[in-house]
Amino acid sequence: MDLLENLNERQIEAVTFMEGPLLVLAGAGSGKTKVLTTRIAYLINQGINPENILAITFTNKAAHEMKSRIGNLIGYYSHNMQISTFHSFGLRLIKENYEYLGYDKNFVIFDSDDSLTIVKKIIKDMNLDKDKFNPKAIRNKISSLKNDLIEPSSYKKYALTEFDEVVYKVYQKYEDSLYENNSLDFDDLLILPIKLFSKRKDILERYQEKFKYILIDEYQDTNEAQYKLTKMLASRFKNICCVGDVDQAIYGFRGANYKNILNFERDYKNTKIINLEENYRSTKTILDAANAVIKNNKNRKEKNLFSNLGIGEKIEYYRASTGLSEVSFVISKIKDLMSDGISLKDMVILYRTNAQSRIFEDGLMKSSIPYKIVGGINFYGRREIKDLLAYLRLIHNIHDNVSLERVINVPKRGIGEKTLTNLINKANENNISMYEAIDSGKELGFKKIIEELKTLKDTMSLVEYIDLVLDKSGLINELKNEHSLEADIRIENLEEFKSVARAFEEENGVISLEDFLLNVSLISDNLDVKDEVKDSVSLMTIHAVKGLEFPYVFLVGMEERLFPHVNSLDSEEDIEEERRLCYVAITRCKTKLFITNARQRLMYGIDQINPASRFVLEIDESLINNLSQKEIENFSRIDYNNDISEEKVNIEENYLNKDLDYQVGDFVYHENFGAGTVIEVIKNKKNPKLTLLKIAFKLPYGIKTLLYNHKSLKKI
DNA sequence: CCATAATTCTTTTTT
DNA sequence: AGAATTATGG
Repeated sequence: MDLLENLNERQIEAVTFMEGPLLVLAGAGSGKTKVLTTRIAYLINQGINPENILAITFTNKAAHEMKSRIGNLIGYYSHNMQISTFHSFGLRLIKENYEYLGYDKNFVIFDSDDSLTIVKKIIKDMNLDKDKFNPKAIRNKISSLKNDLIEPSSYKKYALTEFDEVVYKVYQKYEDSLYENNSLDFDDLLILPIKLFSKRKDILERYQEKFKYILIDEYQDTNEAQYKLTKMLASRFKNICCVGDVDQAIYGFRGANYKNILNFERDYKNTKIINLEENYRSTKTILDAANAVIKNNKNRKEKNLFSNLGIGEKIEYYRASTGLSEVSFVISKIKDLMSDGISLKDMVILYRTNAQSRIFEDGLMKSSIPYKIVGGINFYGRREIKDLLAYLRLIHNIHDNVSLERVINVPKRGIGEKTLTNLINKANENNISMYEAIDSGKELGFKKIIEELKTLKDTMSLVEYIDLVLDKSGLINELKNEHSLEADIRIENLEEFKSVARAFEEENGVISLEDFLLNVSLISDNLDVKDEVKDSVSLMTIHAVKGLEFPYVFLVGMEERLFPHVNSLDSEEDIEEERRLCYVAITRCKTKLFITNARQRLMYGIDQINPASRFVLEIDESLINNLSQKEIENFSRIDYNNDISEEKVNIEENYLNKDLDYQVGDFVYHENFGAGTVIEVIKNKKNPKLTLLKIAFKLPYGIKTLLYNHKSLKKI
């Protein structure tokens, strides 16, 4: 079979360029994955040993996809090839060299929750005010310092403010604590290989020799650590192929720097650059919409992405009155599509924040439409799963104080704060772990359970062992005795966890607890085998949908403050990242795009009124079929930067006012001030005719308070 | 020590 | 609104 059969000229060029640095600037839907996979297949066909190939992606899903597509291309899959995410690649390097890094071989990986637990503890131990020194903020700061490869000792010099000083101290203690627990956090998976390579040139050279051909996907989303790591590995042979699209850079918040892609030419001399500009995914209408949005970014290179797939259908836009009616609209459209014979797996609901998924879940459940949530509330973040994992981790690594503290009293064994403090003190005094410090009292019973489980560890299969742990620990009995719906769900989740373990075993043959624990922490996208088969609508955040495509896309919650999100509103740079996110969302769509939002929505338990997202207004009207009232153009005259923070509305007030002409959220037109939105109705109890309206107009007018029946004011 | 009540966050986005 | 953390009383 000819590998190059279905490729265009540019793609062929990218696939067959063998030696030297290669940068592929691949617009959305331009066959990026196809190029990467075909290139790997081509390299192998050219006689390159699969062992010498390293391909790095950002998600496990992308890595899986790549593996199976290469398998299809060359008829087999070679396990000698290294195709993985940055983090699992880092983990592999650490596993192969842990002794040089000073870790015990039973090290474990802490997820972000565990990191937060440690930070909280440190802050408490230091007697700091946690309102002033927010643990989450400090953890995030530590993480970004780590990703920028700044160690505590070097940060000390820059820590000028009181806050930074605290960050420095907590950072130092945090690193010590990880080390004491014989554990690594996510960031360590990238940093430790870099440290290893800087210290041991001989080891670096060995890996450079091994990975002669390197391919990096989504290069625009690499952070400093990832950038440095690839640069180290590639610096010898310079056979590095990076694929990316600056317009799709959406991970700035975790330290990604899309300039890495722009600096590629500077880093590698004689870089070959190939532009892929033909989009094979979306209709012209969809692509035009995406281009119309992204062209508003100032910080960007003009690009000429085109599609030959025809105009296609118009985008349907609906501005619902409430969040619930937005859901109803989407569900009715899904039903329409179903009756047209479209299958559910071809539809996706995309939102900006995870919190938005719930009302859609409720609605879909009530309508008996099968759905699956991709990513979302982390499966491994659930209490019962974390408890089980903590047992397993403690059994595996008795130095893991974090896990011990989590489960020593789960289920209740009458071990409280006092016992724990004693244990901590004893452990500190004797320089041993808390587990080792146990020598009396009720906690001895706990130690016995763990000891017994330890001896049985290698005598049975993983799934059997998990059952044993659930039984001996008392976790499962506690839930069974509860006889509540909630407990039943938890038991179900534990069963689900067992099937994940089973899938692991089936994929890798007999797997040790060690390997299972290390890998399980890196898999946040659920590898649901069952859901693949069932025909269901997908629900996910826009970040999670990156790299995927769907014929029918519902882009929901398109409101100012939700998308673009409030937290990005006061920085132009952040707005541009939001806009790129919107670009990613639109370009996922192949056939038909639905855009919706709600005039009034429950957020944090209170009703809020949000204008339509600026991104909707940036799309040319001719591409849109507006199913709500014709209100877009009116809205477009409102300046978003108006301070309309008083927009919170009491719903009861709305009911009181329903006999009036005006309600909060109504659109008005004023002879002098132009279009505006009512943000408050101030009713005069004695004289209804003196009702005042607080209205947000476009700048420079801003917020004005006017008489509702003023002759220059019209409701539209 | 624990169950319950009261209170205080939470919502960006992910490996 | 709902989850998570903290205070209270037994």
